[in-house]
Amino acid sequence: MTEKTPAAGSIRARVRAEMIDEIKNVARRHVANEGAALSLRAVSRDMGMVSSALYRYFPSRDELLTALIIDAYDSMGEAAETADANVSNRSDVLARWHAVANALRAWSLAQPHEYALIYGSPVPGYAAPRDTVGPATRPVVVLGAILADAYEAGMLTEAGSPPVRNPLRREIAVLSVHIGAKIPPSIMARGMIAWTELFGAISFELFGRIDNTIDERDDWFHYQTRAMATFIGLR
Amino acid sequence: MTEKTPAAGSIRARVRAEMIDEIKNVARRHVANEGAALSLRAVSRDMGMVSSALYRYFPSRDELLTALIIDAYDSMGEAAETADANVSNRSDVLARWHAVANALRAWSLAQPHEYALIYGSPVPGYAAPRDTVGPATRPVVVLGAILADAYEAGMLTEAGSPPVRNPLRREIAVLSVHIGAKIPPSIMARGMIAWTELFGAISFELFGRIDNTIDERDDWFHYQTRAMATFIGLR
DNA sequence: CGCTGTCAAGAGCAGTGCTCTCGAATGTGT
DNA sequence: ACACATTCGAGAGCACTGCTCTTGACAGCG
Repeated sequence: MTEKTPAAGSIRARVRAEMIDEIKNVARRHVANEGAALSLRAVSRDMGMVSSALYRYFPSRDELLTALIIDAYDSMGEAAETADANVSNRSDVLARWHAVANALRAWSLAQPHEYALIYGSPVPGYAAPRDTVGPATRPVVVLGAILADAYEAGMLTEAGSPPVRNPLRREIAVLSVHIGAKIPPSIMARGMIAWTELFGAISFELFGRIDNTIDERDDWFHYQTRAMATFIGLR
Repeated sequence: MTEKTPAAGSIRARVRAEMIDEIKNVARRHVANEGAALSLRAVSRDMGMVSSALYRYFPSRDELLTALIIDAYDSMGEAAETADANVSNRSDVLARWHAVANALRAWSLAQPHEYALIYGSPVPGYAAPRDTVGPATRPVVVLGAILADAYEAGMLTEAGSPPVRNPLRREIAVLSVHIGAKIPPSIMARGMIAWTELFGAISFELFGRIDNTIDERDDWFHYQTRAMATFIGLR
């Protein structure tokens, strides 16, 4: 059995891991500049290698792209988590919501192409594999925790929200459990709508949908997140 | 001056227009199947032509893509307009809102790749030219009209909405004028948020963001649009 | 020390967008 | 009706892409 990954602790494994990191870094730089049209040959040129050598580390261009996507998910998730954790008054769920929302937007504005990679239209001929579902949920988990804390503090009531009927209700309940938020479906649904609006707003801003229309982007974003906070019932 | 467009009414102009239509149709079919990775050569093969001949009609692949994008905008805008027009009771703004929202989603589900073309991440190395701004606003105009009718009927009040402060307020006011909706900025802002959530929801569904999570997609979409209708104040 | 696994390099294939040139067909003006 | 100008399709060719396969060299391990 040739062409296998070397043993875990071996020296070869270490230099191989470093090589993979290096490739990802160069590729990330290319994505940051050119977008999803990532060229393996260009990456290999930047590394002083020949293109075929890259295939020792990534079986295909899509695999390399997938690695970048996973990293992007993780990076964004971490940004959301630290933003939430940095709010010292944990019971101030409104501040936490705004902190996370602003962090998600800031992350996206800082690396627009990586955002497009994970929240834009799927790359043609490329289907996001299963490996990406884990990291992808991290921002959602953060928002779910805020929602759960608010609910536990008695801040959110089901009153006013239309009831969620089965079988949709059951699916939303499963989702709540999955992200570890103990909240009733109608409240979870409100959170999901806010989540949808949030990423809709970021996408609109990043993909040029409000160009030549809204210049006061910080204000507009803050207005939206404030409105959605009210929609959820945070205060 | 060679290589010019022939005179308006001439026979050549007609066959040329037909040719352009034919090319666009074939290209549209390819986009529907393969997505934004449109290949000029594949299109030309399908037409029994040689690839260089296509350049007689479109100066570049991007120009062909732009033509498709404009058509997609128009098609979607028309879908929204007819859906709105088909609601006979014009004062039933809630029904009109749902009709338009459902029409926009249905259009998007029917031609997902074309949706991705216009509402997904911008194609790498391709910037949407100015020609696309006109058709792009048609769905927004429809929603604006519904909003304006609701406001005129006294259904919407500014109460409850946080005030929009300048200079953002001014930008939103300009936008209202631009789409022909005579409504105060805070109400316009609510409509824009609903618009953002609406396209966020469609993007999430189309781009696989709710795969393996929500199967009851019709119900979920309807729940969202109902919630956003309440958010706006439609009833 | 020698074997074996790992690696980079190179050539090559099929595909891409795009340019340029060259005849042929075709409409227009005299 | 004829000749000119214009428009067109075809073909070759350039630079680029992802990817495969072979070859030869290096280096870690037993």
